[in-house]
Amino acid sequence: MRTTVMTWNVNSVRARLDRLLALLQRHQPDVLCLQELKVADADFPFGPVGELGYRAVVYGQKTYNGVAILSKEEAREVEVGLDDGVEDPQARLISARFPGLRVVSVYVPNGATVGSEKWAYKLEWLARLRSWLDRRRVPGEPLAVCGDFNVAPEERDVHDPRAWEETVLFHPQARAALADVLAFGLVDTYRLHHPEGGRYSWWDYRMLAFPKDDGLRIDHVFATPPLAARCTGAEIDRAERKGKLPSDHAPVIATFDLP
DNA sequence: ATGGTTGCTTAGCAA
Repeated sequence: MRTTVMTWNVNSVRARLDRLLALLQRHQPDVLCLQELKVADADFPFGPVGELGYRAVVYGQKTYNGVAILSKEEAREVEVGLDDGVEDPQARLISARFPGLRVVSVYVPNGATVGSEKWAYKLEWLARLRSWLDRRRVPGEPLAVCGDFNVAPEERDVHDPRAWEETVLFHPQARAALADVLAFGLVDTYRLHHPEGGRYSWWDYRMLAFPKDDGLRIDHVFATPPLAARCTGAEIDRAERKGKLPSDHAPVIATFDLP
């Protein structure tokens, strides 16, 4: 059974509603993970999304953060947050089970500037995500961990590695923290099908970054080995970044042939 | 070049 899993940082689901609905109609993904909703649960556009045949489970937050999973099939066994006893009001993780696989939508903290309090929170959050995986999941199950990780894995995923490694998106410590998450047993599905570099999922709104293609690949669909073995393709919908008032992120799609 | 743009909320923060 062909199953498509997509992830997109919408940068406000209300500001991007028309684009979200067009995206669902264009790709008709089985599962769509969203990040940066910037709305409380009650303000999520359940109605318009429902008219297109999609259900949604939402872990919202007013103004900042907020994650969701949209799907054609009903989401089961929904979990939200890292549930590790840490006092943390930021809505950054939601997980649900679907036929054939479990899906996680994550919004990893940006980290602002290297050395800041937000930077420390980013590195801690990635360590807490690894701990959550160790406690709640096993690498032998079909699992997709999708979202805006705010980290590019390798030099080929960055337009100008020497410049960007000074920043929170490609700093060696951020890359090491991401590598530790992947060491749980996760495969980069996009890389499986795209050994070439120069493919990005995020470009800053400023400095003409998109026209100059000064971007980074920081949005990912990671899969455990049994699921990655069934990944038949992966793409970035770069066209979604074009036109009037786009998100600063492009959607990433992975296709699986499930038993 | 500490710039530039967008969104939420209305002056300033976050990305």
